[in-house]
Amino acid sequence: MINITFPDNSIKSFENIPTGMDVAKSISDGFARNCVAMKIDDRLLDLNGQITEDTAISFITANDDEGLEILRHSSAHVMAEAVLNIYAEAKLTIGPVVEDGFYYDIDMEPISKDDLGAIEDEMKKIIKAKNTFERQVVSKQEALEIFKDNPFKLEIINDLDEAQEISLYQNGKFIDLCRGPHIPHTGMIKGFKLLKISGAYWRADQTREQLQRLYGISFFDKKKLNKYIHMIEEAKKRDHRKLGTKLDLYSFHDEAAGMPFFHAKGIEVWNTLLDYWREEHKAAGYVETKTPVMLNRKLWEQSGHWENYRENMYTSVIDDEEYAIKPMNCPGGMLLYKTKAYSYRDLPLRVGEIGMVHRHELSGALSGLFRVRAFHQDDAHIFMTPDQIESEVLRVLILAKVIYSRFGLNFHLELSTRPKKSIGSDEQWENATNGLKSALERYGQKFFINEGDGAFYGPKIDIHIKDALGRTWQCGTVQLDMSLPERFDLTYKGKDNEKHRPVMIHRVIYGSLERFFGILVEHFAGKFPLWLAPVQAILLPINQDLADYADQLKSELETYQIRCEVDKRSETLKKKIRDAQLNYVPLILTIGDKEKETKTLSVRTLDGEVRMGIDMFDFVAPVSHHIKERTLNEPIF
RNA sequence: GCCAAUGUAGCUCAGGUGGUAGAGCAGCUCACUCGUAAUGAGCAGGCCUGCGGUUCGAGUCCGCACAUUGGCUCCA
Repeated sequence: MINITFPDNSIKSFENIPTGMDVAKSISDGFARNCVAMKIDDRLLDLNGQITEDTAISFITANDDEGLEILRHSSAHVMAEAVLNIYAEAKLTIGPVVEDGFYYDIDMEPISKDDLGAIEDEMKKIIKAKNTFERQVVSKQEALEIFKDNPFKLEIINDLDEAQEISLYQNGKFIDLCRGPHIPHTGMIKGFKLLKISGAYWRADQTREQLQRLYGISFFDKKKLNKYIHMIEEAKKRDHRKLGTKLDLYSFHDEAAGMPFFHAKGIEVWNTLLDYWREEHKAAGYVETKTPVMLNRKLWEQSGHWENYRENMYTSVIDDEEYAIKPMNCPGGMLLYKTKAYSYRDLPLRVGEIGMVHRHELSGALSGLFRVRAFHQDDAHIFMTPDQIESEVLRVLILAKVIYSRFGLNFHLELSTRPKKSIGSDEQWENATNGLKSALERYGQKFFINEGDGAFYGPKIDIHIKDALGRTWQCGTVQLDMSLPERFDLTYKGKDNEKHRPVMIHRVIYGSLERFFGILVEHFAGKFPLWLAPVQAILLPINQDLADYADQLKSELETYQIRCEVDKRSETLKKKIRDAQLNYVPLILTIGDKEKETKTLSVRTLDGEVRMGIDMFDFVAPVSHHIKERTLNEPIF
């Protein structure tokens, strides 16, 4: 008799030793069909595994993230089998699940994207066969014998911990070394696609064998796959590098790799972002400062950057003195702090800086506005007493929430704790980490903890925003720093008339303005909300005689701080409208004789709606309101 | 930085096997003066990324450099 306890604490007894599948079926056949694996003692196991003693059990279903991972891992096996069916000489290495799908690194002749179709067809056959995945435990000797023709697998087996059980998985005729677990049978892979091929090295070591890495993705149902494919295509269309060129926002030049050039229209958006930032920060009690871009080596030695960050820094020699262009704003901020003597009454002190920093990122890592070498951080350093950590961090989280919401961006939070290599005492770390944690708890949104992922100088909270396509981006971060106040000997006078060391946090919300800009372009697909649009209204005179009148209107609208343009080309109205629509100008004003005579406006919005006979006041009032209130998608008229 | 692919007009792209460049859009000119997503005709626009090499001859072949793009942590 075996007693099984379910997550709801109900207990079911089985006469004979059941498999996980038996237990799942005892709930219902429908449930069992949806089950992928089971969890016992926090270990994921195959459903066809037997349960030989009384235990608590939970099931992983197709609806769980873990279930999807298992499916994708199994998909990697199916892909590997398909490759072997076609390329008999190929040798498998490893095939893990990654954030967006799975891959398998295979030692084989290079293939091209055109070859993926044949592999997909082969995979379909395997999936249709609904082959079950069978686990088998073998001795090291047996394993070495089975994989004697595959040097990679032999290396893996020999590297395994002696105590570790060696398991094989077989589906159909295909056997692979694998820890598992796997889905019950290949038929559960309802939607899959092979995405790309790239080169990779065995053990990520350039001196080792060059392998072919085949990427794929799979889902429990076809609809999700289609949705995913649609998302990828949509992301391609929204690529901020293409839109930046099309909308005349920014450009990149060989003469300054990784250092974007912003055009007039791009700067309109840029400045609007900054105006908004300044407004919110001022309201939140920040002051703004500015420190130099290039500073003497001595400062970088004092801050520790010379020692820890030098390979990423641009340096120069001037009058026999060594200088570095700042990769971070903090050391300059430290000098600012030291220009005054502070009392505990001055704290917390919230000091902002839109600082331009340069970091020599690897050439291969550069990508549009997302990964650059020169960028602006919306930095701020907050100096406080140790007992202010919680409330200050909370204030930053609330500020972040306010700002991201303005763009329609949701986010999630991650707390990273003390890494192995770190400075500071246990007590300092505990106080700091608890401060961040209780701020997060008071903030009230659930958060993830990445143990040991903090910086060597302190714990941090990362803020990951989610864009319109559901992609996440780490933008904001709140980092507590125990190093710099020490290195720069920052102090404040306490109530006790003694010197104390302030606690400092670095924080950014946009992160990199360049990157945030790029994210917004893709988030809005180039269609900025009215308040952000580089050109908010375009005037289209129907014929040349009306051009002067259009200019006059433009001047008038500009007095209301509405960004306008006039399209004076001798083109048809249709053509001008088309171009304005393609440039995503939110307000398109056609100017004909009727409008001139009646002193009204005809407004076309991007949805194609046209409203005629609007008085200037009835246009300016709502438009100004939406610009001022920075509304997102609300209809203007 | 490493691997691979790519680099032709402002933009998007054509240019088998080597014989000194082509389209569409944008621009300019002219005509048209138009009522809600492309009016027509013409003109102009290129050290084919750069530097070397092979060749009688290189956008095309080779090497190097630069840049762009995609990969390069995820463990059996």
